[in-house]
Amino acid sequence: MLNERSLAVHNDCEECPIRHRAVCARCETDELERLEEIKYYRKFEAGQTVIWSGDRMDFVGSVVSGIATLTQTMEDGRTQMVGLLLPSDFVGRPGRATAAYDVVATTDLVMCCFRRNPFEEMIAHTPHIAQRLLEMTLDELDAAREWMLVLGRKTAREKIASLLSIIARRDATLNMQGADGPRTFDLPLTREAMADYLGLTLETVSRQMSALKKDGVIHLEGKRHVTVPDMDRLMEEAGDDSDGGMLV
Amino acid sequence: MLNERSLAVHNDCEECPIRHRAVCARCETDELERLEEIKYYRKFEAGQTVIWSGDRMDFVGSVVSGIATLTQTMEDGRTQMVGLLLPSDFVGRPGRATAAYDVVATTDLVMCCFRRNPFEEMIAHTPHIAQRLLEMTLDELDAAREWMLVLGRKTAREKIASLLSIIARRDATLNMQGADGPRTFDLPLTREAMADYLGLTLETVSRQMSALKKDGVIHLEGKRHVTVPDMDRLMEEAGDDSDGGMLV
DNA sequence: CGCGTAATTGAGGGAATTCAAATAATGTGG
DNA sequence: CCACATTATTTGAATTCCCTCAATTACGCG
Repeated sequence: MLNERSLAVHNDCEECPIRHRAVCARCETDELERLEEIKYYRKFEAGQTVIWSGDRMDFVGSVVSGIATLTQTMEDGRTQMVGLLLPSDFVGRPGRATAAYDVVATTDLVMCCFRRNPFEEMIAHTPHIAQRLLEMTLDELDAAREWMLVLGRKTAREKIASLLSIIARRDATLNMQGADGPRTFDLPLTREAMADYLGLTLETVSRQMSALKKDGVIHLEGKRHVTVPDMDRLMEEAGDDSDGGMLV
Repeated sequence: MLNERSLAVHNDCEECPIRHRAVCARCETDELERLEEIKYYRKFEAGQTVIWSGDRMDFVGSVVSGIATLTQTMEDGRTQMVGLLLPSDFVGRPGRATAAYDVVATTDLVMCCFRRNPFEEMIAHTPHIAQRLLEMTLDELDAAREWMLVLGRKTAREKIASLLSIIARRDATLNMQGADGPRTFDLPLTREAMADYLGLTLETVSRQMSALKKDGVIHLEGKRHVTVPDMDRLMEEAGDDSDGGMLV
């Protein structure tokens, strides 16, 4: 296993792949310089736990690359994913010393972390950071509320279609695919993680994936590689407006 | 029906009942004075719609008194409540001109509204407001995530118990009842609204209310007046830790 | 190639829904 | 103040969708 110090793939914020989407997006050069003083990189392997709910948390940070999940667990083991953390997403809450959720790396993960106390100092004195963090938090709140509709009111088939369409759309944004035509992507989640996201069992997820495949809504190569021949069709299956029902 | 102008029950922020909990909580006197220039009160009767999803929204604001709901609706009519707005809660999103959800007054409602553009100006130049709004948004995000666990993983009985315990706890905060001993409160929601909150049908809500009553977890006088003889018992029924599992 | 993990598929059961009807609460006009 | 209409709630019966338990198949890796 590699030493953590050697894992800082880049140190210069200006060249950071999430420079313009993360919490630092609005920062000027001098503000970035101050951030660089309190930042450090951490790398996790797929499956590793970043932090356990209830543990002391002395940092906040951004996902630089890879995917992590935010989950809540009941005493009897029932698990609900409450967030999917993608590159540029923010982890942790200023003003809170304890993690409220389990954070687990789903793929290999690189995080840009800031020591919590100095970061809170910076928030108080750097409006650019506070404003960006507010904007990101409002976006997350919208996403959470969108997900409440999925969890509370959609059928298993619609839930799967909803998840697939979210992943497909995000992937299109990242890889700048055209708006129409078939889309192809790799599922970053196991069937079990999908189930935890959707409030289903992994068996139901598997069955509905098979059903969507049988009905030609998706094609599967292997278990994880998905092709969506017709995004509108998938959106219909998700129970969404064909116009996307986008908030922004 | 009364004229809206006559409904401003109070104009002075210093005497406002939500002065220390709303978005203006951290404001100094001079900041309040500027807020007073762009604020106006609006009153709604129980059942009235404050704004429809998709409509243009030229204001943001705080609930001063009464209760409102935030709901999302699918084309076929399935409805999911995504927020319950209590006194001091914030409505609207800075930077967004269109309402993302339906907002409906559940009881008679008084709102303190700010014209959106001047308010956005103020956010940019008044850190006290931006910081408070960030804090409130983070709290709402936590509440939404807590609710995702309820929606995704809890049984109907647990869902009802969860809702009752939330309302009971909030009521205790407002009315400063002791932490232990029986608690009494009025349900501010119809069975249908409860169902929309919990992702259930109103029949299931009714059945589970009856079951909790039969089992002595709650007592009912009329349909809306609830007594909880033992809060710990209710929390157990909700599937929560008896220590409350509180985040803050 | 064999082992462990991930995923699929099947059968049966159960929790919540749907459809339907009865009852209680609330409001309205005479 | 009461008969009536309307809405809210409860309760029942049948159905359905998803879960649980169980067995099998595919995949990835030493």
